[in-house]
Amino acid sequence: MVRWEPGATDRLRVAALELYVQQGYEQTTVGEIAKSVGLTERTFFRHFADKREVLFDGEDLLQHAFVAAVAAAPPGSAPLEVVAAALASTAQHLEERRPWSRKRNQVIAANQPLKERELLKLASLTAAIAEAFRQRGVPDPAAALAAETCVTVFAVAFGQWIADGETRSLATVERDILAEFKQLMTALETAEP
Amino acid sequence: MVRWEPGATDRLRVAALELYVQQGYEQTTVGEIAKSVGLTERTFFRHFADKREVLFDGEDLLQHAFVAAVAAAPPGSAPLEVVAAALASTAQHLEERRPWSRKRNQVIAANQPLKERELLKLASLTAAIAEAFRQRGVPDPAAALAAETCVTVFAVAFGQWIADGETRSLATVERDILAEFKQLMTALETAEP
DNA sequence: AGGTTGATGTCAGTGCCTGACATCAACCAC
DNA sequence: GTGGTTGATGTCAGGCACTGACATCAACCT
Repeated sequence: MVRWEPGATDRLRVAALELYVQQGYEQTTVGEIAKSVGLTERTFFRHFADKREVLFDGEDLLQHAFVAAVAAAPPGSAPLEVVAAALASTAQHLEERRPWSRKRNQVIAANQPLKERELLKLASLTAAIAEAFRQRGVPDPAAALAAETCVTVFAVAFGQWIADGETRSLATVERDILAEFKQLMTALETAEP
Repeated sequence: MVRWEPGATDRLRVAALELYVQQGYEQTTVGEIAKSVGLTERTFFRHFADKREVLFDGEDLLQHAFVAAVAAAPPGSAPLEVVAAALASTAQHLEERRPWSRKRNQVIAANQPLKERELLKLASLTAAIAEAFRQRGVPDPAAALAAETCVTVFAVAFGQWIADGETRSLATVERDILAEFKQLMTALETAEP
């Protein structure tokens, strides 16, 4: 006989997103989320540090993938080549979850506290990638700038990837954004009007 | 006869930073800040949206300066030239406040909720600059990338500017970081070991 | 059989933040 | 000047996020 239903963490994740979508983040109380899956508010806080973290605690997987990709690039590669390779190899982690990403992103975009948490996660990602570059022997500030470039391209591309009507793969959008970025950093004149 | 001491907002700002420095952000209650300048907790929340905002509500000045600088650049300038000009013209807003910036930054760096708010402010700055580029006729995603570049250089340079032992001006550090960024985006090989 | 583990429940409490209403000096209109 | 208005502040009640301390009890181990 099971004393508790298994997978409490996952059930809380699913229920939270659903309630945030249906009735809004602010209007949803933690007790409500917990009760909807047969748990108490106190137990929610044993699974997640706070009310926001329930939407973000899977991000370390993506972070590990980026760090591993940067570490795995062939020695002697230019930082920008490493960035391109890391973007290409991590895109698959999200490719199959576009509908879920859209749903989640809509909730985050509508609530300032959630935006703040997302930005913190991106900053953490940037810091981890910068450290991976330093491990490759790239000195600061180049390591920091390479990491910022990587996350900027990822974030801009991700925003386009989940836009209405966008059908290209994340990897493709990332490639195009990175190309445009390179061009921007070398162009001396704007396109004539 | 004055019913209230004037400058309540400023007094709260000063008292808050002082208390955050002396006894830590978490250990300081809003009631404590307010009481230390002869006001009540309720009044604090009439001047600032929340406990964090008291450290950040001056940032719109910087944002306006960046937007104005982008708008004021000569027509036909390459986006990167505009970025360089905006960085140069806004640096003066901080040049004279390095000790204060160091003090404030130490508090922010030590507390996750404050880091989150700072990142949100930087994201807001990025969005405003991107909009200013669009007003110049720069299309997306170039406008977004130019804005990200501007804020990235500013943030990296600012971090170096307040580092221990750093004596160069903010404008100088920004120029150097931007130059390194350009080089990174065009270099094909890492420097030989 | 008995002890341990670990996820959960219960309860009390703190601090952030808000809405509603009261106060009262300064200011303005006539 | 009398009287009404304004606006910054105080007071009070309350909701919700989050935490520490302690209890519970099936599963598991010895």
